[in-house]
Amino acid sequence: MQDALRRFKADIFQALAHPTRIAILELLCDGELSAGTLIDRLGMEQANVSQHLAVLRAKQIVTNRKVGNQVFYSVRAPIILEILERMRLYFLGHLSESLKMLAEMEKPSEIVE
Amino acid sequence: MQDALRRFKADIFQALAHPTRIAILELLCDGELSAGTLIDRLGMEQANVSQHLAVLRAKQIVTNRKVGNQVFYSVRAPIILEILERMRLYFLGHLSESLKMLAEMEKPSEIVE
DNA sequence: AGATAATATTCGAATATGCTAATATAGCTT
DNA sequence: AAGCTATATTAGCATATTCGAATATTATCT
Repeated sequence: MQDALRRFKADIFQALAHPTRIAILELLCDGELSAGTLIDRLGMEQANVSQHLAVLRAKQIVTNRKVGNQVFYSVRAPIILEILERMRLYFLGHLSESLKMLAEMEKPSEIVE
Repeated sequence: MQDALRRFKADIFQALAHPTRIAILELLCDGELSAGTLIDRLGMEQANVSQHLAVLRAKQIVTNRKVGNQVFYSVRAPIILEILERMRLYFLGHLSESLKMLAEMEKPSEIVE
């Protein structure tokens, strides 16, 4: 049981463990948006965004509301946004080390503006 | 840059996205423990635990201190524990849905054709 | 030095994840 | 009904993760 709980937590973390999905949640933090709007703002493939939305849906992190042709998404539990906020604080708190990590991550393709 | 930040966050979430690594962090929440103690408490393969510790180390989520033969691990930033605590609250807040999810996860192997 | 204990790393196979391209579905509109 | 728009799903491939077994490393002890 203890372990099932940890699997549950791990599953939610897994759902958060992708830059695109984090971007989606950040875009949704001020309220619901349609899938189309998300696709526009993200500037990514329709199918790709839809798949990421499917992941967030499967873990019940977002809910969706169908209005005619469109589907509007929103964050189901504000506590998820709090977790993201904590992560932002974590980044700030460990800024220098984090920047080093980022620098490492950037290395391959040196295109930064 | 915005995206690099999201990759950083995603990376940390990824590091948290495994039941064993969550168990390790929970064990460490009251202070440092040696690798050996962790292995005992977890009751898992030595190599496996060591690999998970390596993941947490790589993301700088834990630090280690060598004392003679042994290596003592501790959580580097308490905010990580806060994030875990938030996740616990998330679970409690969505108990009924979460239990359904757990039930699904428990179902050993559904017949697939 | 050789033996033992604690921990880390490497290798290879199984499984999971992420992406693009293609296709399917559902609701409008004419 | 045919066609368009918005969104979802599937298929196939490439990459990443996870695990156990085997091996390496480092410190201690005899």
